[in-house]
Amino acid sequence: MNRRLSDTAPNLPTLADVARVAGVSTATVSRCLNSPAQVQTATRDRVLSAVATLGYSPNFGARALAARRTGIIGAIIPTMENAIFARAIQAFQEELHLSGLTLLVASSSYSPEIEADQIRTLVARGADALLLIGHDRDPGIYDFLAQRGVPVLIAWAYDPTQARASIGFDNRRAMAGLADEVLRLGHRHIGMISALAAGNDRARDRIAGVHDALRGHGLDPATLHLIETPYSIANGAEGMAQLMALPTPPTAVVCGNDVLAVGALQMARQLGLSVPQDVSITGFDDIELATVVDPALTTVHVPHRDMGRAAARLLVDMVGDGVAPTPVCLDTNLCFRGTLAAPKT
Amino acid sequence: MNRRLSDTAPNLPTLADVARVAGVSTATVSRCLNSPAQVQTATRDRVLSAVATLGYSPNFGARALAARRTGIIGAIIPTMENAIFARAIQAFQEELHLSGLTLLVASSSYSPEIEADQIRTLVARGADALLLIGHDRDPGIYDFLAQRGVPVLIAWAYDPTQARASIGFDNRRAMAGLADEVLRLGHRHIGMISALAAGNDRARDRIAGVHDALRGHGLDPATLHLIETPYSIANGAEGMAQLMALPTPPTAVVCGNDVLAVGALQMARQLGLSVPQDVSITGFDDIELATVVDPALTTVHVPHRDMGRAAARLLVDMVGDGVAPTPVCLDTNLCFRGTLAAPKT
DNA sequence: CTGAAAGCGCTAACAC
DNA sequence: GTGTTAGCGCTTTCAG
Repeated sequence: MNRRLSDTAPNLPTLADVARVAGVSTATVSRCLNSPAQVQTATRDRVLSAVATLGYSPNFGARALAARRTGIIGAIIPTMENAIFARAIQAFQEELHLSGLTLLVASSSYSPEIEADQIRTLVARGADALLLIGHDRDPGIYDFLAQRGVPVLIAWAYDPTQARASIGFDNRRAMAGLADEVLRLGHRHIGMISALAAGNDRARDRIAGVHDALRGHGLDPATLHLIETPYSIANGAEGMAQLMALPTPPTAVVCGNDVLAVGALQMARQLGLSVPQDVSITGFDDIELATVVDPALTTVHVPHRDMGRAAARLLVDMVGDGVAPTPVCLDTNLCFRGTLAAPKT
Repeated sequence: MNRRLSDTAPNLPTLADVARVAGVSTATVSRCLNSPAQVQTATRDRVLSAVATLGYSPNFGARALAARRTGIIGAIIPTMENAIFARAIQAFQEELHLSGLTLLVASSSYSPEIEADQIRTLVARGADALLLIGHDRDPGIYDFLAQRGVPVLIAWAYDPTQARASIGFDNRRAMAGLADEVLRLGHRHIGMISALAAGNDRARDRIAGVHDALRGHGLDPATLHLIETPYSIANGAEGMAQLMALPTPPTAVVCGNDVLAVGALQMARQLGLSVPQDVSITGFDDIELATVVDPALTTVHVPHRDMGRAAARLLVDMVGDGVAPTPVCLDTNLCFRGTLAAPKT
């Protein structure tokens, strides 16, 4: 029993209608809406009451066409399905809202092709600027964006060698700091479960960080037993199973992120290993999950909310004055919780 | 050391440019882009190569203005910060993408005022249709949407008494089913930790479900010790602490969702209570969190992905033919895991 | 401070 | 199958 939603296209009031009712020109109505200060109070009141009585609200397409901007900021994140990005994006959106901008989010499922497609879609949907995660992508994409005059801000990565507006943290240094603690406790057989490194500079930097720490302790980075796997709890568990099946299993497993670490933790439990007595496990990100598991995860805290908020402010400036800010680097810090201890002797 | 992003506004090619280069009219170019089948292959190739050489892509505002639609579908969810909505929204977006539509998401932080504001924003941003969670909101909002001719689909709730397009599940029956199992095991002192019921029909329905089950077992619904609290792990823990401090603490705590249940679980552990020996705990939603905790949560599985996908298909039809579908009810099912057992005798 | 009017770039009748 | 053309509703000079 379906019914028509509307029998006729709704005939909404236009600027001209408001102008007629208020007895002014359309230009004046437009000004009342966009820069009220330029209009005399009396006139403005008349116009605003006309707006109210007619239930007028501006047509988006017309406004976008004439003003040559939409007030829409696009963001493409690898996935919406976990808290890592959700938190930052939520803060990003709240902050954009304060400046009257709207967020248009898409997710790439960690696929460069899908991401490229989404970028084109967002630009086609009128995004005034874009937030992207990490620097790593086909240069053609940056050319495209530059040609279309769409400002881009890169988040989640700090890399001063990339001459692009960015806000993030030093993935490599942060992970090196954590791995250093692991080594300092006496671990010598280290395993690592990382997200897929291809097209993911954050993952690569975190791996490089572990290598750095190994070198710092006079160990050969090649001894790191590295497993790369897609992003999910199940994959973390799978990776852990592989590591533990090694002839000499690692005494500590450093994970590229908390989700993989939680999977590893689950597998350890399933294998009858106690953490951290039998094996230590560390994460990265410090999402809610990290404190929900038992024992709670030792991990690297990333200021997601701050990054989201700051990203919004940078982007607002970029669309405003067309100026590219210098790269911003946020601090991370280590969270020592229950999953890391010295190896059994 | 800031630099200009662009020295001049980019002067992008227009339809007319493409038409000139290809030696056809703008109408033909438009057709090539929108309904290629209507154009002869030879002409089309010529046009498409002109598009490619010029690097043309359509102006969003102009298109929206002329076509009177944007291809943008808005969705407002209570929060992006947890998996409940993220999963469904991800599926929703993927499915919309197949129809060439783009998702514009906003979140209301469970606040009716923010939601109303977001609805206006999304409509102002040109959303062709809206996905909203639950029926419960100021009728003025529905009037506004009807006046603007914006179709709405309600998700997460099935309520045939509401004459609105919707897709969801029977929150009340599902929760009654779970509570019935709890009672069947012999529990007689039941506590409940629910999300705030004001403006949240899903929460109210779940409470009603517990009441139903109580009645079904000849018990007075008034004996249910109910705690309402905002949505977070910490709040779940807090609620649990309150329940356990009661003169006769409940032997089973039914939670309105998995997030609250995980908080309750955490608090139980902290209070030195073992679950389910000392107290049983149940959740609702079956998000990833539910299987990560130990013991894993007994909960109600909701087909989030299916709901998201199906919602997208319904909405595509609604914007396509302007027809309102009849309400759709999806099945939920109980997941018995480790947190529910008979009470100690 | 306000008005007139010229587009903005595209779509969709309609005509051929 | 393709071209002509009239808007779509707003913003923004430019005059006054």
